[in-house]
Order: sequence, then structure tokens, then C-alpha cells
Amino acid sequence: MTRSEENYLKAIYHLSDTFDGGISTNAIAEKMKTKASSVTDMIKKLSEKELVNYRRYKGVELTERGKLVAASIIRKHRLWEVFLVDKLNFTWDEVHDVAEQLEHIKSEKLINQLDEFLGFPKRDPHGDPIPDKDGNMSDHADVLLVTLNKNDKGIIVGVKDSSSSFLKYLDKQGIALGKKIKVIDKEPFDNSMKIRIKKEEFTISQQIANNIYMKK
Amino acid sequence: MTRSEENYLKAIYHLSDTFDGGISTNAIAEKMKTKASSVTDMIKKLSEKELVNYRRYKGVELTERGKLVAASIIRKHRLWEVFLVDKLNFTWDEVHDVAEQLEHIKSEKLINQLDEFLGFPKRDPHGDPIPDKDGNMSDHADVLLVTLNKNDKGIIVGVKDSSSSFLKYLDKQGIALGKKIKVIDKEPFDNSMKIRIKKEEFTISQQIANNIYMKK
DNA sequence: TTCTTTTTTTAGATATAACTAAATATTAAT
DNA sequence: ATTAATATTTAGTTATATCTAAAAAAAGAA
Repeated sequence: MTRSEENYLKAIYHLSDTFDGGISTNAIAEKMKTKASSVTDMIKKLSEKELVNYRRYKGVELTERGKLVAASIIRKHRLWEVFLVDKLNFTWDEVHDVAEQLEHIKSEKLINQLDEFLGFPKRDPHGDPIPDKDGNMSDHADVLLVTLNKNDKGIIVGVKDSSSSFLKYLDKQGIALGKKIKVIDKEPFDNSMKIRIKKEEFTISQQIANNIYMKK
Repeated sequence: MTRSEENYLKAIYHLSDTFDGGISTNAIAEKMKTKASSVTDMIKKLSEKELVNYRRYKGVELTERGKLVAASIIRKHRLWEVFLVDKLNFTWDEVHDVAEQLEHIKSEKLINQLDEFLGFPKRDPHGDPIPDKDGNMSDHADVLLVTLNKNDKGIIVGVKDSSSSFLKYLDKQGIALGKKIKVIDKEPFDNSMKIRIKKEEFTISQQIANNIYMKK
């Protein structure tokens, strides 16, 4: 498992968190700050290793093995972030670049001893959950959509208002339980927000956002 | 500075510790477990970056800048070793491979905070001195040559017996203050040892080894 | 000094992971 | 249903760091 392969798996894992279905070559290229042609090459390689499923022009999805590898890298990344903040007095905004390097260190013992040394933390300094040895991650806590900020992502898990007029509105917009949302922009004046579901972007009012429960 | 360049600098630094003068292509190849031709390529690269001085067929020596870079990698390696043993309950024989990876993490802040977190240790778990930020290393403590074990290295810093017959013997063998010695083998039966000075190997008795002070 | 052995270097090849430019496939629009 | 626009892939190139095999230089022996 090369460093580059690990970085691609991690990128695909994070993108799958925001988008349903196959992740497009271009989306990966943008995330990895590289070119689509490079992504195509790497996808072939990961596909041969059965870490992703890949259908030409249909995008990629992680296999179970792929998910496990990605989760283990995220586990390492987040544990190192806790170490940097809790033990070495880094601030939460300084940790990312260093953790990007540390996440590629290969040693089962190292990461499990580190986990213990840190007291088996459940979340990293940004509040993101830390996967355990088996790749299981405790869920994000439920919050109202209105509390999310620009660039936050989440999954719709419930509604507060169950009136038929509200639910009809949701149906019309294609908003439903299980859908993944990313907040593209938030208007401070009236708390209306531009959100993205699948590849579609549209704006919703604060009233709407106030009645949708999300898992962050 | 690539990982490979760093590893070569470190290897040359360690070899310079045991041998005087230029370090040969073959010696580096052996240490790096690679081929002489690969070493030649890398030497050219390091030479262009003025990290080593290089004369065809005469071997290489680190420049001041090269020494500084090498010392900073060794500093990182040894500090991480202390971390692994002191904080994560590794045993002294488990740390090397992981430290080989950790030594390449790039972050000034990381290594200086780690240094502080560990209480500014002076030696790693094997007793080797840890260079400070400026590449300065506290000397090894003086020991009798007889106390060294197989594969240990050191510099001759003094003699206990100053009789002319002893000193004459030393002269004849080419043993003198400042010479670098590596213990090639040690015979448990009589504590005689096969040692190497420059590229010459020979055997000395316990009486001799008992009268020579070394800096490890 | 000439020959042999050892050491070192060169030349050419391979693998990884990028890139650019061009070709091809898919989706969207008229 | 074509055409236009977009997305993706292919082909060919580059840089790093290796390697093998062969050539060249230096050191050692006769």
C-alpha cells in the first residue's frame, strides 16, 4: 500500500460521505488537486487490488476492503491530531498538515499504543469521530440543519415538523431521509442556505432548515 | 529533501563515525543495502546540492550543511525512540523500524514540542546522544575498549598503561589516539576481540583492550 | 612495469506517479 | 436525432529511484 494509494482511498472515502453513488473521476481529481488522467491511472490500480469497484464513466465505490483501509488511515490521522493538541500543545488549526504525514506511518503496535496513551478518545479536536480498530465509527450527534455552517456535510436522519405540507415540500425538492447534504453557502442575514443534494444545488429558508435533523 | 536523500545522508554520517577520510561508494551501498551504481547516482545529486564533497574514486565527505541535515534526522530518530519507549511502552529492540519512518516527518514545531514533552532527553534508549537543534551532540562517555561488544564503535581517547612497551606495541599495530575502531567480533572465552581500524582488521587480547580508553 | 583484481562509473531498462494533449464516450441542448 | 458541451480515457512524456550488465579507472601483485 503506497502513500499515494492511501491518499486516494481516503479522498474517495470522504467524498462518499457527501455524495451518493459512484464518485466521479473529476471529483477525485479536484479533491486530490491533480489531473483527471492521473486519477484514471490510480483507479485502475486500486481496482485491480479490489479496493474499489469501477465501471467506466460510472465512477468508483470503495469495496469493503477499501473502506477498511480508508478507515484505518482516518483513524491514524485523527488519533495523531488528538496527540498533537492534547500532548504537544498544537492548536486545532495547526494539526492537519502534520497529521497528513503521520497517518502513513506503518505500525499496528504504534497506533494501538497511542490510542491507549491518549485514553481511547472518541473524537478528534474538530469533533469528528475516530474509527476503532475494526473501522467502526461512532455516529455523529444529531443536529438541526440550520446549525450547520458553510462546507459542513451531513445526512438527513429526521424531521421535526411532520405536517403534510412540509413533507410535500421536501418531496418536491428531493429532500428525503438518508440523503447527503453539503452546505454550499449560508446567508448571515436570514440564515437561508444554499445546499447541495447529489449534484443539485438550491436554496432553502431558515424555517425549512430549522425542521430537519442531521447526522453530522 | 526527499526521503531517499535523507537516508543516504544519515548513512554517510554514521559511516564517517567509524571510518576516517572519504566514504567509499561500496561502503555506502552495503550500508544502504543497494547497488554501487545507485549510490553513484545519489552521490551526484547530493553533490550538486552541496550536501557532500565528492571526488571520483576518492569517496564522499559530508559538507557542513550535509552534517547539519544528517544530525537533524538523527535527532528526530532518537527523540522518537525515547517517545516510543517512555510513553508507548515499546521495548528498546522494537523501536528502530518505526523510528526509521517517523524520522522523516517534516515539522520543526513537532520535533521541538516533542523534545519538550519528553523533558529534553540527552540520550536515546540505547544510550546514544541526541543532537540539539543546532546539530550539537554531547559526547559519548569514556569506557574501556574491553567493555565494548560486537559491532560497537568508538574513538580512542586515552590509555591506562603508559609503559613504553605498551605504547610501542600500539604504534606497531597502528593504534593511536583519535583512531576510530569497530569491534568486529568478541571471543567470550578469553575476551580477545577482532577490531577494525581504517580498513584493517586484527585481533587483540584482553590485556590490551583493558588499557585503552574509548569514547563510544 | 605490466597484468590482474577490485572498485567505481556509465549506459540502458524498469516501476511509480505525475503531467499534457488528443481522442473518445456520455450527457445535455436544440 | 443531431449537435454541442462535458467528462473520461488513452497515448506519450517526465522525474525519481531503483536495477543489471558492461566499460573504465584505480589499486595491488608478479
